[in-house]
Amino acid sequence: MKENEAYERLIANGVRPSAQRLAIMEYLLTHHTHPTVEEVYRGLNTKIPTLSRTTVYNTLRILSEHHAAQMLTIDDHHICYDSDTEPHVHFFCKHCGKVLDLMEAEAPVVDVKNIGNNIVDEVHLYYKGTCAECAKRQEKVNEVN
Amino acid sequence: MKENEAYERLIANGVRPSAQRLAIMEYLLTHHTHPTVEEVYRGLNTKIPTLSRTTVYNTLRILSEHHAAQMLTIDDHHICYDSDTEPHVHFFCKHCGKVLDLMEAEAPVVDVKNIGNNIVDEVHLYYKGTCAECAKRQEKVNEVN
DNA sequence: ATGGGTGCAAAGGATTTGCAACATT
DNA sequence: AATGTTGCAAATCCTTTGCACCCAT
Repeated sequence: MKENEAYERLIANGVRPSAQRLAIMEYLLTHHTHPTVEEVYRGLNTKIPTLSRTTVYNTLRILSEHHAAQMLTIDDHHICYDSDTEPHVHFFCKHCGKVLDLMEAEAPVVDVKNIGNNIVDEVHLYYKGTCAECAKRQEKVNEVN
Repeated sequence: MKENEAYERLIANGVRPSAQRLAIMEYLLTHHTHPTVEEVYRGLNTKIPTLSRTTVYNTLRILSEHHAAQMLTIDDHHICYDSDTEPHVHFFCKHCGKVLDLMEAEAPVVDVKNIGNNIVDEVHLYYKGTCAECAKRQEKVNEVN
C-alpha cells in the first residue's frame, strides 16, 4: 500500500483521522474481500484490542456517507464494504455468498450524472447467480448421479 | 389487472397457489410502489385479518427465489419487493427513501447470461441520490438563505 | 475548556425458527 | 393418512442509541 494512503483518503473526503478510522480505512484499502462489519472488527481486533463494534459500525457508515468507501447492500444478509468507490460491477454467488469484482471489460460502463431531474451520485451494479467454482462443483455432483 | 394473473404467475414459476400466496402476489402486481414486508402485511391485513407477518416473510422469499418477484436490497434499511422481474434501473432517494423505476430509455440495457465462468441469473441496477422533488425542496431552502 | 470520538451496556428492530394447528390432496 | 402451509410466540441476530469517559490534526 502507498504510504499514508488511508490518511489521505480520509482527509480528501473530509473525515477526521482518528487512530481507529485510519485503521479501518487501511483495512479496507488492503483487503479487497468486501468485508462485513464483523469481518473488519475481527480483522482489527488483534491489533487494536480495545476496538468496539460500535466504532466499526460508526466508522463504516461515515466512510460511505463521505464517499471514502462504498456500502454494498447486495443481499439482505450480507452488507459489506469496498474501498473502491469507482462504479464497477459486483457479482454475488448465491451458493457460497462470495462477492467478486467484475472488471470493466466484462461489464457495461455507466456514467450518469442525473436522470430526468433526479440527481444520481452513486451507481450500484449487482449481478447474482452461481460463481465459477460453485458451478464446477455442481457439475461434478450431477456427473455422479 | 388481468384475470388470474397472480395465479398464472405462481404456476409458471412453480409456486403452489395458496390463498395467502395469491393475495400477496396480487398485491405486488397491483402496487408498483416497491413495498416492504411491513407494507404488504398492512395492505392485506384488512382483507385477510388472520394473515401473519411470518407468512408474508416466507412468501416474499419464496416468490423471489422462484423469480416470480424481485427482492430489492437497495438500502440496508429498506428491503422491498417488485413484481417486475425484467432487469430495470431503480433509483433510491437518500432523503425521502422513495424507490422509483427508471424506464429503459433512461438507462442502459444489460442482458448478460454469464461472465467468465460465472452464471448470472439476476441483474440489479441501483442508482442513488436525490430525487427531483427533494432537489426542488432543497433549492427553495437555499433561496431563502 | 471544548468539541469530537470511543466503547460499554442496553435498547430497538427486523427476520427467522420451533412447533402445533390447519388445509388440501 | 400424508404432505405442505400457516401463524403464534419466542429466539436470534444485527444495528443503533444513551451516556460517561477520554483525548487532542
